[in-house]
Amino acid sequence: MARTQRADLARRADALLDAAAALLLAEGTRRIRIEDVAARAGVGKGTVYLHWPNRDHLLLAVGAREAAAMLGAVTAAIEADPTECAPHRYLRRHFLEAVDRPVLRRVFDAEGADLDALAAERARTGLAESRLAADRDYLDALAAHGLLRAGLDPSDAEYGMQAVAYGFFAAGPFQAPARHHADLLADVVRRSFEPDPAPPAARYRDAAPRVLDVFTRLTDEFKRIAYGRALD
Amino acid sequence: MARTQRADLARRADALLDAAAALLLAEGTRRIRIEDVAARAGVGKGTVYLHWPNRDHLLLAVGAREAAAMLGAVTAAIEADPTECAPHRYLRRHFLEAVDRPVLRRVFDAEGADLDALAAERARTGLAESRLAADRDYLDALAAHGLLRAGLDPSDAEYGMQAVAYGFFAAGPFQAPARHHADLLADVVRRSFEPDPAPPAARYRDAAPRVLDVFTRLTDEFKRIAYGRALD
DNA sequence: TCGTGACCAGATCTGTATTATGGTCACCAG
DNA sequence: CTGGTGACCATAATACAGATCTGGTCACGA
Repeated sequence: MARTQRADLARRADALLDAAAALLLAEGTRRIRIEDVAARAGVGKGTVYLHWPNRDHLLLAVGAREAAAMLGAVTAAIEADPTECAPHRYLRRHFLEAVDRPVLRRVFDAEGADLDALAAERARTGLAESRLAADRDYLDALAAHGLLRAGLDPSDAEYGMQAVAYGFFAAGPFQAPARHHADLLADVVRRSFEPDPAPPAARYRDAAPRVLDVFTRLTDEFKRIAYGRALD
Repeated sequence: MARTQRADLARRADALLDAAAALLLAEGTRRIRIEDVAARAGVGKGTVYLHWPNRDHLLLAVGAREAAAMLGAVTAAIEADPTECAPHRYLRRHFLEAVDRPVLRRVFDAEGADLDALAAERARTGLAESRLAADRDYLDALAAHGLLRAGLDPSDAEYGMQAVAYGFFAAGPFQAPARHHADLLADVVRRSFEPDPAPPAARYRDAAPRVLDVFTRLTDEFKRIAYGRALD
């Protein structure tokens, strides 16, 4: 084979991740065999290990790619409309994006149940830390531009938004359509953590670049985990 | 033995529940043996079955008694000060009461992990339904007295408060003292679900009797499960 | 140079022997 | 006669050995 291009590697990584995701949804997390993933992607088993160091990383990569796509959607929305970086808009979109990504649910569910090992994995915890750091940066950026409720301690905002978002996410779509719950979540977040007379759009425009920077970096980190050696 | 009094039965039930709770905290849920519980309470094994029909009910009873105590504390607080029935005050206290009741945590944790059977148990689901119904009644009572934010759909209030409370509960005390998180929870609830100029105290006084009725009934139901045949 | 699949060690599964425990009830103390 | 008990039994949990499967490696070939 001629000198392999980076694009080829990325394409093959995608094929493998597609295969893994399909199997993930069809069978449980547990039942996925590396050999099947490789076969479904039309390559040999050894090839999988050219991309990711082991099975857990592959599974993590499936989730990471999905998460990156989700973050990408959020980022794009902010680029298109800076007011989208307000917590209530951001979390609303985040919620909706998460809801119709069944693969994500599976991977995260699996973490607790099947793969205690994965939870402890360095790559996994690193990612979690990055996500936390990004959240903090995001809130700092907002605070710097007066986009958080006056008198609200930033670490309280962080904890509170985390807890609220988690609660809505865990409660899940229950009878009512997801959009409705997303709106409810947005309402709670706006009332609890944002300034009462909504800030002028200009302030969101000012804050957007830094926010975009934060999310772009985070997205890149997820992509790095997702595509493994294909991005080295 | 002379004709057994109801108070004696209740005392013995308490002794057994104490023993079970102690073992629950010492060992896991799994390791609890009926025989040990009986021995620790100084009675024979068969006696346990005079109180509860089986092992799962006994474990459920441990949690139910704790929950009843927690609800009792909440109820007492409302009796002492009717404004305590405002959602943010109620949930704040509920949160604090729940936090320093390690037994409750254990029992509820165990439900998912160890005892799938228990989750399906009739007594268990019945209790869950009662709790839900009580929540609904509680919110209805508040709505009837204009103690919910105008324009807020009651079922949205229910879902939202549930999600928010769950989020804070699941997030758990993290570094900061529990009281601080409880205050944060209260703040979120108040801003999201209650009228903006706080209603006059008189309205809480009006609503309190019905609220107390709801919680008292629920407490009784928990007690019935907790003490089993001792209350027949 | 890159990809492969036969190969191996260790994880996982299966079937079985053994032990432990929930739940019952004949019996007994008061 | 009533209420409590603990020996007893069926069945569930556990332990273990052997068989099977699968993650991960690497010598080899395209």
